[in-house]
Amino acid sequence: MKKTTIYDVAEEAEVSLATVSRVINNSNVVKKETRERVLAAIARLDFKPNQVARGLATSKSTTIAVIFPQSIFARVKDMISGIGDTGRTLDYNLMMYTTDELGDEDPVDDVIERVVKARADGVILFNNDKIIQELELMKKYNMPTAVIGYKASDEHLCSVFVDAHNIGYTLTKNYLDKGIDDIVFLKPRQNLLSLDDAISGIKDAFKDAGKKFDDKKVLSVSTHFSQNYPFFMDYLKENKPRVVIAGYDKEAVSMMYAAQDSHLSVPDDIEIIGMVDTTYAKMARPSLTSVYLPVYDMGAIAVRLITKMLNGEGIDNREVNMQYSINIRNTTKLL
Amino acid sequence: MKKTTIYDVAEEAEVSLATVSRVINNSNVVKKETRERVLAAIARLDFKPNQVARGLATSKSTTIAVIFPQSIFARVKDMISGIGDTGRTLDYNLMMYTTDELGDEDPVDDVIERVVKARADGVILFNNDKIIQELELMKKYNMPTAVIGYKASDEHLCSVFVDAHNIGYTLTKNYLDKGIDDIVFLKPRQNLLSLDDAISGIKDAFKDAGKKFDDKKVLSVSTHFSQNYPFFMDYLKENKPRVVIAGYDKEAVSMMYAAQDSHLSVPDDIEIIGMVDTTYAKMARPSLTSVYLPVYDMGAIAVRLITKMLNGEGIDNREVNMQYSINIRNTTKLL
DNA sequence: ATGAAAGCGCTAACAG
DNA sequence: CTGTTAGCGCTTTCAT
Repeated sequence: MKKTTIYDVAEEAEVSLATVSRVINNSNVVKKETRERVLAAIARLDFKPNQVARGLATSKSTTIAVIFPQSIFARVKDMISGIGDTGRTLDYNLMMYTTDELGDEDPVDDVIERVVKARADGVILFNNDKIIQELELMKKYNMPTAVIGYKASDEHLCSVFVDAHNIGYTLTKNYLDKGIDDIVFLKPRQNLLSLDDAISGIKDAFKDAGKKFDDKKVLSVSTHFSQNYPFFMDYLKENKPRVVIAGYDKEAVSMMYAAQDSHLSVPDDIEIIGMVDTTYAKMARPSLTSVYLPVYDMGAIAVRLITKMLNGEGIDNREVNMQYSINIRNTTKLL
Repeated sequence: MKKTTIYDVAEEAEVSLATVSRVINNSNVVKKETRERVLAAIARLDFKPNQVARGLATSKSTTIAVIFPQSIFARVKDMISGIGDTGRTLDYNLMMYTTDELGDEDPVDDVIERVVKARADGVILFNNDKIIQELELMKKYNMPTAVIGYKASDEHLCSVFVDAHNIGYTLTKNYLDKGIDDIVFLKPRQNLLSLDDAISGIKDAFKDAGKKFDDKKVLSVSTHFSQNYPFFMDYLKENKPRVVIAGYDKEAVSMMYAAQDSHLSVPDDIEIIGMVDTTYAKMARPSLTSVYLPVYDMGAIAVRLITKMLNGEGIDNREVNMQYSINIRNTTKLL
């Protein structure tokens, strides 16, 4: 029950294997009649060219490795769609590697070793707390790389991201202009945007207003609802921030429920803003104001950038800054 | 800047390439001293065996293809973790293929063609409305397959699923026993369990109680909150079901909000039960009673099943029935 | 215990 | 326009 090979097709079509190869690679030097004979043979034998062999011969695997922290995964559904659709369109295979919460050996080194062995043509990485280390490794193996959510570039590196500094600055300035400076930031561990940039944006807004943003107003939080809710309940006993900006919708919603259960009115006593604009934001009650990120497009563009690097196409912009927007719903009133 | 190959290592270690091959494949015939010399050379040259070449030589790609409908994706975060972790542990690469919402040619044929060309050793499929067709194709190419969420098996096919009939039956009987028979079922298009089985379970419970479950009580629904909510608001104008069982948490939550906004008390006027037990269930207010599925384990087991088939290991159970449980929260009171 | 050599299925010069 | 031939990097007999 052997797979049919290019030789079988050659024999069946009474041509040499080189001709079959030309046909399946759409070479335009093959005589129409010959091509048709070959095509017929291919159909008859249900021949599927072996990509592994092709990969060996061409030193290309037409494969892109996508490496993501599992914790980031839930929020990137649409991004995976963007990556998947674009990969399919451009005829690339996608290998999937998850990192996070492993425990054993160093996941990053281990995963990248696998990627190198698999001879992926390129790799897509997501912003995470080890991104710098990861980028260095990719550089060492000079593997064409696209990062999502972290601004960086060099000869083999492109990125697609959203200007988190600008988000932080804009939101903060809005409230400062209205005389509100009691702002708290919730910082989950991983995200699709650089939360440190968002924080520096907040700080800069304060600075421009002649004030100072206290680092204590940055709360590092888990992404587990069951852990956050009690933590926030506790927090709200001592603190009554007027505005909460969360790095991710889920924490925003937890905070909102905690606020309500602490007899704070949303948005009258406390305004809450999430980020990424997932279904959590839409389904919350009241619905959550959130910063929308074009995740599908970010995924699609990441793939496109990789393939451009692989094909040696010119890339005018190696650091693609995507537009975000703010979807105002019912947890804010002064935005 | 060529990648170092097995030849380079052989030269560096002053042995033949066959010996190097033996070392990297842990053959135990190599003399200890030689092995060490080779290992040193490998380290010195930072040699990473080319899996593509190895794949050609062995006719194995050590790759498993995972094919999922994008719409199912959001709810399987933990399942992907299970698949990813287990794949890594067993040293398999995972290729990712998304289907759904494409529009162009037939996605299933197209994707499976890619999988065959990529010479994946096996494939993981998810229950979806084209699963039968997909399984037939995999069988045609006699590609070892594991399905998640759909019960089936044959020589090259294993499955891991949850007994949806039992879920439907159990939930329904509970209410019928308490004299409640005004039950509605919300049926989203795709799911990790066979919703038709769940429905037949409901019907059987009615039958056993000497009653009949009206097909009109099955509502086919979208998974988009923005579409469901108004639909449910409308529905509740004419209908006041006492119990709503939803095939997925998101729709359950939509229905719950619609009920509240229709001045129905949850759970006093209407009880609502979701399935899969995602974060949506935990974050809803009131929190949603939901049927928990062991998704991480289902993913892990699917990978394990595939590798067992690939290694010719005996498989005692080719249709793995996973335990579900019902997490009772605040949208039910008679459960 | 190690080496030589054939072959996995395909691509890519090079001839003709 | 088509065929011949030499690899791609590795595994795997078969000798030694």
